[in-house]
Amino acid sequence: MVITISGSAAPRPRNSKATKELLLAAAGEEFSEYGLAGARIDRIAERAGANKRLLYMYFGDKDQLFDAVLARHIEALMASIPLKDGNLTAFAAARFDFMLANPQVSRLSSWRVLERSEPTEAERQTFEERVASVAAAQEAGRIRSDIPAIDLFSIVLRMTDSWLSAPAALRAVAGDDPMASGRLREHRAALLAAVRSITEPA
Amino acid sequence: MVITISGSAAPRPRNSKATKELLLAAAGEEFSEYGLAGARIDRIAERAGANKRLLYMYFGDKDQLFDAVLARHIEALMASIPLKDGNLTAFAAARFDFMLANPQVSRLSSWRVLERSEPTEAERQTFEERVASVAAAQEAGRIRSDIPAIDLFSIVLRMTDSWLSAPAALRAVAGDDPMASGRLREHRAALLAAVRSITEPA
DNA sequence: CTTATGTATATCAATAGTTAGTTACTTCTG
DNA sequence: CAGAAGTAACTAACTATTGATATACATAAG
Repeated sequence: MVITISGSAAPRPRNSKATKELLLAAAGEEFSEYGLAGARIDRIAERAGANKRLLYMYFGDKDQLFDAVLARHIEALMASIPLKDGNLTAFAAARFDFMLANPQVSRLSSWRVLERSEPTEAERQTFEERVASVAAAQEAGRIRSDIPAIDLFSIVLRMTDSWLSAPAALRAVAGDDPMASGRLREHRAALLAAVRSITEPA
Repeated sequence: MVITISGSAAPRPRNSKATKELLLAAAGEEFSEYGLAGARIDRIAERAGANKRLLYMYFGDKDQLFDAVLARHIEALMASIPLKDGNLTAFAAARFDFMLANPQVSRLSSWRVLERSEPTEAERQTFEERVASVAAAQEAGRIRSDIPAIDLFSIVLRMTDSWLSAPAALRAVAGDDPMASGRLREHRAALLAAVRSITEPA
């Protein structure tokens, strides 16, 4: 028979790796919902079903935890959306699909821009490569060259989450469910058509 | 001779309208920088050079103050950027210029999407009118009609702040000063060219 | 027994919101 | 027009809570 001291639940099995993972995942949810300033350490621990203390053991403090979450998700984002031969249409499609499948990441990126603007060198380099890839495609005549590569890229980047992070008031105009699969299919097609129009050579 | 009680400054002249205005402006700065969760009531009062208590007198609480700030700025944004005859290029130009001249508004809108998604009816209606304006232009053959009006609008909307709210890492790729007037002129031209490409009839 | 992993609980500063006034302006009354 | 009475604008100091972080202890595993 198991005797439990009043009020205390069964302690979590000892597995630092798994616990760390749970905390990171819980932090991802919390930060994605509330941002850095709005997130609550207690809620993160609760979500993870772990003790607050462990969070400090593994990640240092709130800011570092936020950075850890960002690092993980931004890396995943960058890695899973390649830009090949300056093909911005394929890039936009991949990015749209990724954002749709990982709504947390979209919000995390937004929080990041607002609350933590300092970029990492790795990030800067990834962007640099992508812009270079666009520029190369321009020189090869695969895409139009009368718009600077960096502008082309930044515009397309932003276009890809035009629907997913549109103001609620605009989404409401679309009708009952702005995230219904029909609506999404339609927007995706529109997005890709738009990117094609922007990129195709004159 | 003026005798001042130790430590206490001269009291603010009695002018509720002016004080309210100062508080609202201070709140605009604070919320734009830190968002709803990150903003500090004490800092707002300090920025305004007014007493905290007045803030509660005039605006209720933090949330209501945030709403007041949003209402003012979002209204100004909507009012100063008309969409005439579905001319999305002119719309994009006006919006870009406005955002550039009012950097607070851009950030406030972003915070709003993240921290306070419930739209007002007025906002929804403004968007509805604009989408209708685009749809009308499509029927009249002034802009392409193979992309739904709402998608066209949401995409263009997003494009207009592609540079102004791009991730810092991407801006860094542009070189020393991403907000230098030359860079901005160049991006503005790129933006308008892109909008033209998206909207012109096939 | 020692260390890593875990829990419960304390600490202490920061913060939103209040209480209890004070002082300037307005208006009413004689 | 004096001056009392009322009211609106304002201030300082307080409080209760929350929230990030620290301390103290417990126990499983090696």
